Amino acid sequence: MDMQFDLAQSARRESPAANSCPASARVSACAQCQVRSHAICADLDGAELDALNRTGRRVSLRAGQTVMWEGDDSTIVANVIEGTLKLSTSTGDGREQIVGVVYPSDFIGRPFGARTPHSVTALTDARLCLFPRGAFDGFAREHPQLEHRLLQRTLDDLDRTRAWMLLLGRKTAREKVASFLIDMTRRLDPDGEGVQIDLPLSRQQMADILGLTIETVSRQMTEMKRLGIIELAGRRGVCILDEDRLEAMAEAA
Amino acid sequence: MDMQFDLAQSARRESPAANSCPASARVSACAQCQVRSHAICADLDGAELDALNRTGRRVSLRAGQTVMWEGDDSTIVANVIEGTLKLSTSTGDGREQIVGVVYPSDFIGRPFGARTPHSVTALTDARLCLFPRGAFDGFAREHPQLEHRLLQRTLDDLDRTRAWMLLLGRKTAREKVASFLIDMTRRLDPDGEGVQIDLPLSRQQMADILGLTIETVSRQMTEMKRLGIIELAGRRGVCILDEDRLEAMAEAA
DNA sequence: CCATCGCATTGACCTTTGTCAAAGGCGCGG
DNA sequence: CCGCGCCTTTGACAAAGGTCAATGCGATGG
Repeated sequence: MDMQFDLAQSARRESPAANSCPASARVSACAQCQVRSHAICADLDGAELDALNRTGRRVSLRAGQTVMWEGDDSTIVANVIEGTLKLSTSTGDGREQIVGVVYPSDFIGRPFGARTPHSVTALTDARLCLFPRGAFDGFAREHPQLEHRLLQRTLDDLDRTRAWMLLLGRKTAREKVASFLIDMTRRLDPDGEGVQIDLPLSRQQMADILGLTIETVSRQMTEMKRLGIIELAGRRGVCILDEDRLEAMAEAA
Repeated sequence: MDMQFDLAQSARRESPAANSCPASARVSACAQCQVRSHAICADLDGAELDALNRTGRRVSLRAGQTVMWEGDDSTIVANVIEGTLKLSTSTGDGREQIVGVVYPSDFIGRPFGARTPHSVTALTDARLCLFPRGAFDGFAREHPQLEHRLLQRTLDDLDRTRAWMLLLGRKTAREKVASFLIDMTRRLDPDGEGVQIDLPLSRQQMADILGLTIETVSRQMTEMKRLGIIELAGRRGVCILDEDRLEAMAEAA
């Protein structure tokens, strides 16, 4: 965690401009963008894309780097092009809660607001399409299509977040871990059963998502392995052996 | 809780049209609306307001009535004119988590989505300005001003909801109750210290917000009273005697 | 004004999860 | 390929909060 913080600070010092492309390359950046059809810019036309693009730049992040800090002025927003990042808040005495995990094509940052409500940190190496918040806000206000997609995305986020509150407030450790594994499997391996997935999170990060301690997460995983519901492979690998029983476990202890 | 459910069902049967005004009265309804300047319709002009209004109607609710159910098709959205309502989800076996509490000028329902992600139930008698979702969606798409306000509101909701996740996942019972009291006091009595406020919630509902049991909430309140931090008056009355100590308590046990 | 009903409080006890500590093993760098 | 560091697992114990049960009390209606 100390290391993570150091990395984060160095990321900040390097400045986000580090990996931006030369102006000539920018124009076509969107054309070859892997997430364009899913990101909020999906239904902008060529000229609009070009205009938005002129205010933005591509940025690469190493795992552990923090893009923005809880409580900071909200100065940047971004689309995630590649990688996985966590959104987190903490109490004064350092207890952390991960309030969201974002994937390629997701949008991060706080448009139309003065403060960043939570920190954003890369869990894996990642690439972002970054915009100054002010410029983005202005552009968005002039392009209802963009605002509409942002609204849809925000409404979806809110639904997911509220569903997660049920997990945090009312589920047991067992149910929490099972729910988490199902959620992750759905995200990372749409085909389901039998296939091994690689969690983009450490045990500590799983604990920070589920509102548990690392020991409790570990014990629950071990117990599920013992029951033949999952198989563990190394630190990050998990294989769902019995999806049905796992799902039952996610709903009632 | 059974009673609440019965009331809710009867509300549904009575149909939401019960308290709508005659067409002649509708036109002027917005002019005298108490929440207009704070609701999402704030910056619509007269003609727009009129158009939107033609699709909507005013509805009165009794405490305990449920306006929409988790999982139902999303058919209505509404502005809260008066009263307090809860948003809630539950597990298959009946454990409930309140995922939001809404006040006058807040917006409820799920626009641009097929499903209602959580139930909405009146905690006090309440009045809504109700719209069919389809009509509202259509109107919103044609009025970027409205969508923009809805976006702002949704972004704020998301920030608040994520902040609440920290409470659910990482705070102790003591901290949860203290945080809740501070939050409520801020909402209901902007002047602060020394004044008695009336909670719009029962102990069970407080427990459902905080992810605790009714007994734990009760014990924490009693303990705070014993410490001279709050005073309790009847079932719903609370008086903050020492706001500073309460705030300290909300951050670290 | 009093009886009653339902919410709230209190108490005793138990389960779950957290804490602290030690050992194991994965994976990186030498 | 080996050793070391860090993450993870495991264990023993403590504590917070949940459960079950009984009592208290505020508000409603007769």
